[in-house]
Amino acid sequence: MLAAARRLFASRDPRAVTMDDIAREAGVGRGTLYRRYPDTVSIAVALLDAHERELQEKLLHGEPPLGPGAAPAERMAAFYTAMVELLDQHIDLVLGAEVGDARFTGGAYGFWRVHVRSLLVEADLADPDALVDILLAPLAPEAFRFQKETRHLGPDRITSALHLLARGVFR
Amino acid sequence: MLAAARRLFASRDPRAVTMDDIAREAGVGRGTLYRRYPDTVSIAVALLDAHERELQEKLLHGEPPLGPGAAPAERMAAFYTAMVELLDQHIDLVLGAEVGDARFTGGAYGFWRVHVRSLLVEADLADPDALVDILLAPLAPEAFRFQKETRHLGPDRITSALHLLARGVFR
DNA sequence: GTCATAAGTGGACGCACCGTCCAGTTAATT
DNA sequence: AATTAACTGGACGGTGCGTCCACTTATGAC
Repeated sequence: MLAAARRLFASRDPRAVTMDDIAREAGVGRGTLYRRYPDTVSIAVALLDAHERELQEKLLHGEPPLGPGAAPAERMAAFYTAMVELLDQHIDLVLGAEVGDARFTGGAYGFWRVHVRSLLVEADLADPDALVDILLAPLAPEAFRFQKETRHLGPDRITSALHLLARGVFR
Repeated sequence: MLAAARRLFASRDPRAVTMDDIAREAGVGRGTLYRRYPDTVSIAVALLDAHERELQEKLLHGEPPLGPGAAPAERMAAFYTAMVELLDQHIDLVLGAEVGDARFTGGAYGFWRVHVRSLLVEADLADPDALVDILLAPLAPEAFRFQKETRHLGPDRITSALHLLARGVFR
């Protein structure tokens, strides 16, 4: 069922994938699908979960500069690099998982938020609570998709620009 | 009809307002509504248009620091201030107008993009094409709404944080 | 091995919204 | 007054949603 969903998310606009589509592709009835997942968002989240946990683990206990030990500015830049990589590899799943408000209500955003906020606090910057969501905004999947698909920017250029941002904010 | 739509956008989640709702509230049939507007997005855009044009005019021919004459960093900060004000006053309309991809395909985003890009060029910063969308990302209505409604941040704090961003990027 | 109970399955159902279409009405023109 | 044009509002078919339930399959007791 998850494999069927992954195929569909990859093969067309993830936001247009319906529960019927997934059920049909998986060869099961709608009721069976609904028994396990309440909507397409939670299916995309389930598919994305492993990758997000992996990054979260590296942020908490990995090597610097992603993990603890490096200066906040370095860690922020490394975080941007890792997030762009994750977005680039799984943009279809992230688009499926973070449609509309789901981006903010899902657990992953909370994790990124706590992490970046702690970096801001460590760097002793003014009003981390206001800055944190601003620094995370460029990682919104819709924004990334626009840069990638419409503006034809590669992950490297996006990452470089984000590094400029990180360097600018973290004096 | 526009008045009815404005009432509805203001009174509930703008993304949940349907064409039937607006037609009923306006006291006309669905067909009549569709004759003038193809979807709810274009209705929200029509309501927002006047306010956006006003700001665009100020950017092009107004007094500095919003208009021409001030340093790019100053103009960027002023632009952030004005955009936060616009978002704060009309968040319901912007949410209705920029749902999903509409944010990027609508004409307004293109205008903001050209403006900010020209400031980046004037300041001689690296890769304006990559930076511009990153600097505009925090102005996405979903992000602003999250900061305002969920994080309970006032426009002043958001503006200050954005100024920090502008100052950081524009050396 | 048989039977009762539980867990699981898949499609049918009613609902909401979409976008189109058209018969009827109203206004404009000569 | 008559002809034409423009407008109106609801009916229609289509799609996706989420629930519900008759049926099948697995589990465990005797």
